[in-house]
Amino acid sequence: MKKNTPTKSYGQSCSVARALDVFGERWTLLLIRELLTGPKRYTDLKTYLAGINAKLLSDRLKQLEAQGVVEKIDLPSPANATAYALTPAGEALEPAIIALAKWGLQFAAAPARKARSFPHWSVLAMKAMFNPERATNLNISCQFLVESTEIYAVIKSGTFLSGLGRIPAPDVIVTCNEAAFAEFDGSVKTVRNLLDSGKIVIEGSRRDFLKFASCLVLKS
Amino acid sequence: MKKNTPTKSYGQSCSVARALDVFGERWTLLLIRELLTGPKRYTDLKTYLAGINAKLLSDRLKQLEAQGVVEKIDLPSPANATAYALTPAGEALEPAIIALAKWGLQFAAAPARKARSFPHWSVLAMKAMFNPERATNLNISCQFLVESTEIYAVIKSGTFLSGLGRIPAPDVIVTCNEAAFAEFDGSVKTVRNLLDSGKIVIEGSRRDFLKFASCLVLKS
DNA sequence: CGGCATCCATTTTGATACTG
DNA sequence: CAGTATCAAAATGGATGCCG
Repeated sequence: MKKNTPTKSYGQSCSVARALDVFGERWTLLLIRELLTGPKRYTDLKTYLAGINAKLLSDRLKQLEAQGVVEKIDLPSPANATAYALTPAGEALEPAIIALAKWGLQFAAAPARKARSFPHWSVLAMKAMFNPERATNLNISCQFLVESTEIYAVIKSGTFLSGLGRIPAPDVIVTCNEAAFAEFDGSVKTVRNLLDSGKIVIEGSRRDFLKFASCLVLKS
Repeated sequence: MKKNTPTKSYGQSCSVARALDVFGERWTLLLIRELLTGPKRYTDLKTYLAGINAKLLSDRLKQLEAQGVVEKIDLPSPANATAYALTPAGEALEPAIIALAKWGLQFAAAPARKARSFPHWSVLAMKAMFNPERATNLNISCQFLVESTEIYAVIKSGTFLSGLGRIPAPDVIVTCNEAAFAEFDGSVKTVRNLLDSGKIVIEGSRRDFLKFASCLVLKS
């Protein structure tokens, strides 16, 4: 007989401790981070979690399913596969994960050179960097095409929306490879360099794109 | 020769992963939670973390010190002991921990009956529950006296401030024992019950206290 | 390929005792 | 009070193999 991963609890009534009872184990929050950009299949998760053990991924998914944070869904027509998605309780973790990302951007050590990177992570990163104060009365939509990853980002009078996929009629279309995209941050200097060196190419107003970028700052 | 806890890294450039590289291990975030209500001594931390291994506590403190999140300080005159405090980088984790607390309040399973509880945790809990929209044009200060724990909370036109200790001339003084205080939440019904049953006693306007409580809601 | 189980080495934790 | 030391129990990581 097997133990059902009895999820070692902190046994504290504090809401932080109870939250960590659910997703405080290694890999769990990163798994949720992945699902915040949309449902993903087992193998994709294994890829993006970069080195997680297959068994561990299975275990975590089952745990999160049992706790009502993740659910198994059937992908529609073309894929016709099963995938994992967040439940509303899982989606509700976005603010917390963005808060962690903000801290990481400001205070964590710079990523190691050999650190892995995937373009879709910037969906969250941009949300973490967005500064509403810089975006009052600003409306710009961007479509990023980073090798095979499509990312959109929309600034609409102080709010920010981003995700994977395409939007119709974006103001700016940004094309680049993963390496160049990884360098992209809100700094005007960086963006000018990327543009001038041709590492990223835009279709649309350069001025608009710079305005867009200026709303993304490390310090909130 | 000993290994210096090489802090197994996720090796991802994602800011969430880098943040978790710093405090993603078991107990670490709870340790930071403790320090968010002010510097604490080793033994107090051991008490409040309710069951943490002494060695583990030592290890975590050293790690966090090495990472610039925690620092050892000398407590002034009466205590004359050493204690641990957060650095600015550590303090900057408050929004993230409050975000986790908000999730825990809304979605985590109710605490087990045998779960441990300490009154000072409510400093964070109240911050997590505070709803600015309910507090426009409201100014109330409360002093809670819960056995040997003193907690203050101040609502000042949409902002919320709370911590351990006393404030001068509070509008309401609330006295109760730990058990009663643990039942306290923003629900008007609960508060009325606690008041009517005499489990908590207030000095000052009951109306004010109810207004104060009504700003604390589980759902943000 | 997607998903899970098994075996085994390495780490992390936990329980308990012990010291200045 | 403020930790260290020791040893046992889990959790994790990696390799491998199975099955639809």
